Amino acid sequence: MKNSQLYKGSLNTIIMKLLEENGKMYGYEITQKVKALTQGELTITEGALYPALHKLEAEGLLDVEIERVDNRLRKYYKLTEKGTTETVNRLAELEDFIRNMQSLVNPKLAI
Amino acid sequence: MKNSQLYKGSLNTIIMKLLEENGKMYGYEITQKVKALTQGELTITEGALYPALHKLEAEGLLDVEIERVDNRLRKYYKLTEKGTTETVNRLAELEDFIRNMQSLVNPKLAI
DNA sequence: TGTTATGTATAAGAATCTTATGTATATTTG
DNA sequence: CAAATATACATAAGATTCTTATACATAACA
Repeated sequence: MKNSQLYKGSLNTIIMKLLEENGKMYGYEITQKVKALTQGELTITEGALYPALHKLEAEGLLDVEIERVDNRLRKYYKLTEKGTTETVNRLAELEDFIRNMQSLVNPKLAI
Repeated sequence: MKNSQLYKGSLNTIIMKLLEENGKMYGYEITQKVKALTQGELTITEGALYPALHKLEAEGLLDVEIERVDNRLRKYYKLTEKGTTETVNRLAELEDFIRNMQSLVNPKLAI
């Protein structure tokens, strides 16, 4: 197991933030982008990614748009309006989370 | 639901760090300490805490010592030698995790 | 021609958590 | 004084999220 348990629960936030930043992305692209941005430290598996994308879509946070490129299927996802709003909340939660974790593991440096 | 999904997977690290810092603690004390350190933002539920403590003990990372105070039971937990070593690893993982998340959500500020 | 890269998908099981419930004593409050 | 709250532990059912394995298909590369 390459990734620590700490990443549990953070996948949705990662996906939404990347979509907010890049407009639209497809699944495979997300896995590559995450790998690149973390210098290979974080690997998103398909078994985690695709169900997560489907769920976000079902919740109305993502829209999907199918394209065929080089005779291969791509499903581009982008944030809906609701998704964009929710992304702001998730990122605020992430900041709170990081701040709280720092309060716990390094009380002296915490804000 | 008060806590976001982001905390999933971080409970073990929190417990171990608190024990490293405070020598020995009992379950209820941990819940109160976490609440205090995070200004009430993070609440550890018993349903999560006690199974986690039992598992860490079963893995040989914690030792337990029962005391009776005011005619009430307390189970004090402390890190074993193995647990102390593992805590160093977990905290390093936490730092990596936070750094990676910052690379993802704020590439410009990341190290 | 076989392996790797690209691209999506699901199913079984593991791990972690929430919610609800149970037991018991001490303290505070109305 | 009685009721509510605080202290203290515990587990069981179910939800959620993930890992691992497998499946299918095309393109590129060696």
